[in-house]
Amino acid sequence: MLPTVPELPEVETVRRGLEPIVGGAQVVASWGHSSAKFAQASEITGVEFESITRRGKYLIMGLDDGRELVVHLGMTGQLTWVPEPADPPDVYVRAWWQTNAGGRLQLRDVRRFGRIAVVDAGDYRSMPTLHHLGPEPFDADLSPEVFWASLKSTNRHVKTALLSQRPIAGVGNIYADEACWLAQVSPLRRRVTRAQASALLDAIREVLAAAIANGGTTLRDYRTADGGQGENQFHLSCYGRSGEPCVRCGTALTSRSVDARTTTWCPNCQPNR
DNA sequence: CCCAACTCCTGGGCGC
DNA sequence: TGCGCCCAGGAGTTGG
Repeated sequence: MLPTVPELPEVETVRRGLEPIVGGAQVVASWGHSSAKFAQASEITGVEFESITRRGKYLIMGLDDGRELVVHLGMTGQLTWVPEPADPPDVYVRAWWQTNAGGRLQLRDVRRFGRIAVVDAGDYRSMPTLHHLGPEPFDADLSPEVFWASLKSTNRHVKTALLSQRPIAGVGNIYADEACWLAQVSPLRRRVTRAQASALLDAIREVLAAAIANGGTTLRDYRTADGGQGENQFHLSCYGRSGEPCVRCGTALTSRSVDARTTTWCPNCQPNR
């Protein structure tokens, strides 16, 4: 079983779960793991959480002092609301914020690929990917033309372009494979037609919306804000199914590493043209 | 500017 | 059975 890296649907599910709980909660104590990725967690004791929003895979908690707490879950990050710390302590907790609301916000992250930052609101210069993040998938201004123009501006494999977060925000390895499959576009294309770009945009929106509706994909690590599991792992058509028959045409799905990312696709209905 | 290579981490899977 | 190797992955960093 593979770890599930949280992508937009998983992060959005966490955001929705936390929104009714954290708003208005005041941080009475805080702690961050000594690594630079987490140390800033302890800088916000005394402030109040005002809001929780999301950009791509980043969670952004608005604070009442003009700053923001930005959290990226990395590969194995779990941001949950817990009534009290575990006893004995959970050694994989990398940051926590105790509140006056009868609980604490806690970041658990076994592999420490996640990170947090405390920044002046909107100042994301310390996080280059967020600073240069592409449009939200459901942004009405993101037209097929805009998306196509963005894909045309690079010579990378289309899948790699999607993972860069520049043409569109929030797509990771699972949903990139799912969207390419649904749109019948080869992940290996370096140039896509306008029709392919349009189909890909539609497919990204469809697979992300379905995954949000299913509470995200839990293969191993990902958890919702209350520690529960998602259901979208039962609705994947392509990711993780190498060797299984394509549910559209019956051809065995194939996989290989594309720019160091495991990639699965149907060689018949996603031809490289 | 673009892009590729490297880095960070550790549990789990696998080969021997 | 047990040891040890090595992979997976997003995004930051570095260097060409």
